[in-house]
Amino acid sequence: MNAKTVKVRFAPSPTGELHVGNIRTALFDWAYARHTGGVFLFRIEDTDTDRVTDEYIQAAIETLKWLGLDWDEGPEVGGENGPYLQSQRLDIYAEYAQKFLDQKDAYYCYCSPDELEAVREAQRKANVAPGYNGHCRDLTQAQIDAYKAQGRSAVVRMRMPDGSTTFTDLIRGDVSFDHNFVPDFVLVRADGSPLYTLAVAVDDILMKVTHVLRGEDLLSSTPRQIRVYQAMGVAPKDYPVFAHLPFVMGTDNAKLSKRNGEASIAWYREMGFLPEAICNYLALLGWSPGDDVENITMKELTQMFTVEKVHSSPARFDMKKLEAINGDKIRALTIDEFLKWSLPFLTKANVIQGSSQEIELVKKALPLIQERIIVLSEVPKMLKFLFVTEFEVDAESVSKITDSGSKEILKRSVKELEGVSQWSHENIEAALRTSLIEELGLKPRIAFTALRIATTGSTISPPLFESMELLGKEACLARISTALAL
RNA sequence: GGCCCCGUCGUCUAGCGGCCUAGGACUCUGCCUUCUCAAGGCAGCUACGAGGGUUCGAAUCCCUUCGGGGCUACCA
Repeated sequence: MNAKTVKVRFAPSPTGELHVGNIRTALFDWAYARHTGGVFLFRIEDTDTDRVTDEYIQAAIETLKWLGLDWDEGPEVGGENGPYLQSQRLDIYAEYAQKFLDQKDAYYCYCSPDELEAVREAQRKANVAPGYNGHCRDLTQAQIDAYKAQGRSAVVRMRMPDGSTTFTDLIRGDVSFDHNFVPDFVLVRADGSPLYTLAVAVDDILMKVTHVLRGEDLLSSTPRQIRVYQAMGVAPKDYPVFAHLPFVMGTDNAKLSKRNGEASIAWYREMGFLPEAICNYLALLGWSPGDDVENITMKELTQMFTVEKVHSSPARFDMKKLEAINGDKIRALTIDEFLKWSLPFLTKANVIQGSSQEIELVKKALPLIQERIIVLSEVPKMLKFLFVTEFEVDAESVSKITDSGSKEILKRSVKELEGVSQWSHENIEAALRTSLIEELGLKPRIAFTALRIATTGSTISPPLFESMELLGKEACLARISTALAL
């Protein structure tokens, strides 16, 4: 290895929202750059103008920011190798295409899509490797004139020489492709726009990328990319190093989709997964720090991440494990952090409007629920009882407190609670235990369930006495009275 | 079909020839704790795809086979 600094790029083609697989790739790219003290470059591959939209590009930028995967070169931050949107680099690609044409490394191909399809069809039937048959490789000027006279348009095709391409993949070792199975490929469309194969290769070289860590679906396109480097006149020692990451698959079998584990990262954000939890979980898909370590911070990830420890086999996405990690991360939050994350969910659910008194109360209540939730979207549901002005008992719980036994418990509670002067959860609990458990001889479970329903409206709530304390004496007594009237 | 990649519990993984009667985590089951729900603790279930080699010894090396996936576009 030489001493040049590592530069890793994440170069998505935003034809949709970034999904879990993309993010995992971005995470590894970022972690590797940070681990080596190198540069993390973010580039948008928007050469497929039919499918890429501005909204998706913007969403990709936002997603990376939200996850905390900061980049050193790319959209918004700029850099000396920009622009970083391929759609703004069209003249560069055109220049190289012309150079390849001049060097006879590339040639114009006048075959129509229908003709190409017919060739492929024939190849399939004949059971030979499908691919371009080299029809226009060595056209005479007369043939070219004839095609032009027919009004045919042409694409630019790269000439693939005989032989083979072998490269060393950091994850898979030496990989070799015989050129018999790598047909001449298109660099420029008939409309003059560049294709991925041209643009990536040119940009990786021009932007001085040293390491290409990307999905394994691109593994078989690597020989084509290397062919472009050659045509560019780049010395082999200056080629980027490749590492093809294994897939992240859905729960069932194949590709990740809406059906098996939500694919879009926006969904996780809405559900209340923490960026750090997502990154931690994703880091464990196809990589492991070893030593039975699993729960790590972003910082630890950058310290421990190496490509050598990345797997070559694909991993299945498991929502349950993500949830478990998210729960751990939530529990590890300080109350102020937890508050910061929770507030948007509470206001969005209209549980609070955002006044300082409300926030004060939320802050006191948060410790009660911190170990009871796995995603932030549960926060409103769990704290709602503290803020409702029109108190109501859950429909399915009403029948549990209308029997005479429950009425008895509630009546006695009212009497005892009225006598509690210092409204603290310790005093509330002491008063209630003495009267209901010791004197009436009730089982705690029975007695407190009735009270829980009467004060919080549900059979499930944060710890009872703490909840009552936060609710306040007046509200508690009022609610119990309401419940008694049911 | 062809080319390429991949194969340890249900899932993510540890393992790089002896420490493996295969370890951890998630899930699941049971128990403990307990004012509900959680959290926590303890215990249990379950894996080296198969077949051949190499070796004193293989999850680890080699071969074959089976299985999964990717590519085979004027997508990326």
